[in-house]
Amino acid sequence: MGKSLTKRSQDYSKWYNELVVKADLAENSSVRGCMVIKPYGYSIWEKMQAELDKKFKATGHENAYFPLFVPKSLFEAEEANAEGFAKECAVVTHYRLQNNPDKQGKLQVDPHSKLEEELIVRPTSEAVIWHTYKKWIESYRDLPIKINQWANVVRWEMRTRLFLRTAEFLWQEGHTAHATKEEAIEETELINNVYANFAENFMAIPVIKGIKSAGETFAGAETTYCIEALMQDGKALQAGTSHFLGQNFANAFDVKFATKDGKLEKVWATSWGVSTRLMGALIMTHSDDQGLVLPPNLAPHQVVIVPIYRSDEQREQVVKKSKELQSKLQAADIRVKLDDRDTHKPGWKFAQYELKGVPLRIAIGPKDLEKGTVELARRDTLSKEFVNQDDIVDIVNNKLPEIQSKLFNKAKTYRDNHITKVDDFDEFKKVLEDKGGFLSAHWDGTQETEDKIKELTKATVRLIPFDKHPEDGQCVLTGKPSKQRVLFAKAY
RNA sequence: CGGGGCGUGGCGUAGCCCGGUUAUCGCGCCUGGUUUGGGACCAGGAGAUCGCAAGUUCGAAUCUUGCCGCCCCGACCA
Repeated sequence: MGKSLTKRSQDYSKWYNELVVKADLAENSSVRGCMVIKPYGYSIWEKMQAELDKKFKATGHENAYFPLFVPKSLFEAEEANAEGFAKECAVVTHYRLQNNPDKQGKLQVDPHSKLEEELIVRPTSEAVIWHTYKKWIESYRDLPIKINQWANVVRWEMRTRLFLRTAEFLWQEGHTAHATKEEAIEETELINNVYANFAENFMAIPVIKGIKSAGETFAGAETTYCIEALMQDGKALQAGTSHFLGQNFANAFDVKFATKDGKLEKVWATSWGVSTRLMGALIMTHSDDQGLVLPPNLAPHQVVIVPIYRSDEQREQVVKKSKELQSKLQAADIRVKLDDRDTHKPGWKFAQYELKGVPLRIAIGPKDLEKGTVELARRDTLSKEFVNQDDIVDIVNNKLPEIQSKLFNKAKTYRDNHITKVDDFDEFKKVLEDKGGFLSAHWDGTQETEDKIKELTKATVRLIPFDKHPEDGQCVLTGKPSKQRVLFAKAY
């Protein structure tokens, strides 16, 4: 990760515009705070979907789909949840347009088409889903329900940021119903682990698991489990959340079930989600000044073949060989693209695929045909070597996992080097300012202290990690007793 | 919603303060030729209601007012 990038990334939107837009991933649409996901970007999302879907199904979940519109009366049923989202809702109030009598060819809202009850464009689907679950749940035999949906949601944020906080985003949201508290907590933890596993092993993004402070807990949840990642500029990013909802939604929507011994009990719930924000995390974790760097597991194309030639005759031979190599690699389940377009030169293609982050590039020209070699270049290290054509499948098969783990290790080293233990508030401020990253510090556990620290430093409690051994200490701000260190950081 | 900045071919921009022929330059695009192992070169060409609307003026990209949009900072948030 180049120095210039890190410096520049203080202005992150610029980083995005340069890298992401240039990298052909997405561009701002004219819709406020929304993004167009271009085909290349979408194919990355599809890879993520496929992998997550596999993991969800392997843990007993099914996909379903619920409506986009939430009648206001349903939306407001769970008060904490409704209040938490109230300030960022798009609301449908009318259902028809008409010609504007004052302006030829222009339309206006038909005032007679006002809806009796407003519809909220879902910012999340708990309300609709729990309204539905009530009808599905009568007995313990109906439980558990473990459903996931792939959907778009709308949150009318005051300020948007490409990928990290768009007004509309794509995500998956899981909603489960359980007979016991233990089972629901188990589910919440299971998903938290699924997310961590996915981020680390598939996206090569190291994350820390933990739970949120009360102030950062999801509106309507008892406990929010999260995975938290660190970006190259030293700011933290919430990468996925899994909520234990307790019986809050069962209360709000009156969802009860008959137990084996004939009693009536309220259902326990969870919800969890990850979004296209993860693509932002991907970019901000691995990219460098040449553009995107994609982990092989995720890359739409793991290998690109660029033929090099002068004459038509050479072209024919080189492309023929390229196609042979392509077939061989495809037969070994490697995602490979052959770019034999005659409309762009090799140098242009090299730069282009670096921008797109393709992990491996094979260049093959007349000299290689003579020697039986190809030039193999790595995106992560930008190094090149000549290898034997006959060995190409084995070599690629070795390199891809090597690149995958190298990317993860590089990011993890960076992350680990940016977790700093601090016990003094002046030091807290200094480290936050000079170095950034996570600050491991004692906290007295109160909302007031968290707010105060945020006010003074802009850092918040990112999470209370699981893997910390309890350790007695004193709150970094108030000096009050504390049982455990928590991680603070400036966050997106 | 407050504070600051900005809207000019597909992209990035000059011109605006101090109004005056045909709106500048680079990238990209098209045609022809030479090229092709790291973003080619030469020649020619196409492409802009200067964010929208109203006003001032003989004349507006330039001045005035209103509106819209974008970016940054803050409050809010995944």
